[in-house]
Amino acid sequence: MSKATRMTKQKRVILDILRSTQNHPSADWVYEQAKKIVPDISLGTVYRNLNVLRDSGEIIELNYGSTYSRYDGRNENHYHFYCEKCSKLVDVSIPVYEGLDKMVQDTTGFEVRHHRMEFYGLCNECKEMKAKRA
Amino acid sequence: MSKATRMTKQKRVILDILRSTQNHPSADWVYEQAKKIVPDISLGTVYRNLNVLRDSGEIIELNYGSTYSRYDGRNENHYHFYCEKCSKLVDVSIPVYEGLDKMVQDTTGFEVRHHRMEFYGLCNECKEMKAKRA
DNA sequence: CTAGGTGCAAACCGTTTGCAACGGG
DNA sequence: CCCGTTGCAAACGGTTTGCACCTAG
Repeated sequence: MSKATRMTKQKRVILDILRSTQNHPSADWVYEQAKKIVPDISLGTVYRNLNVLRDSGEIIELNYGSTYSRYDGRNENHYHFYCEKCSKLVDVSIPVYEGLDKMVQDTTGFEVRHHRMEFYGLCNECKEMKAKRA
Repeated sequence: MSKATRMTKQKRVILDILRSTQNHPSADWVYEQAKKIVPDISLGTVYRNLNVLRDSGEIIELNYGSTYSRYDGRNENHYHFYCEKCSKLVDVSIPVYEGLDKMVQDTTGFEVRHHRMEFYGLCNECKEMKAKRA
């Protein structure tokens, strides 16, 4: 049924890059890194593979708070913090409330599969800069 | 300090449209509605006003789960459900956990101002269609 | 072998913006 | 009046896609 999928060196490299960074990089950043290993890789290929990996659940696409998507190599659910000043995006290590899905499912009748939560504000660096300026 | 702002009839109409719908429309939908009242309004003006209203906190921009933004005329925090099949976006009426902001603030040290939560899955219509198909 | 993947570059499309005219306060 | 706002249309920028070639299995 589902289409066969090949492990090309491009896809391998892209996945490795995402798995080995704590950041939540843009497609373009991944492209720049990937070029160091596969010099003639194209940006289109990076996008295609990011979509394939996202569809197969191996990575998460984070597409809020900005005009472009960021990607996260972890695929277990977790929450994020987005700095409204410098656009930094970091993982938040509070437990994921799995029970929320069930609660919303019971409230709405919808089939709830997962949820996302993002916190917004100022990271430490931007908080300090603001304090200094005052 | 902050720039003076004028209440033009375009802005008035856009805000009225958003306040009087339960949907979470795209800029284009707002534009189509606004044209019925101000026939020569331009799409650029709709975008400009949506940004102004968002910046002043009168509406919320919802920019996840799709390639384009949706807008919400309510400005008190609340959660959303996004149907992964038909892209419908609806309000979820479970209480907002204000305490989470403080918890994350204490955990991370960041200045947490607000958070967002979205649930993903299938709405009733798409759930039934899936059941029928099986 | 062969069908899925790739590089390239053009197309796409939601959103932004430069500019001259307009109009709210 | 003055300057923020508008209509128009072109530009922008991140992402997608058509095509001919390539390569993993």
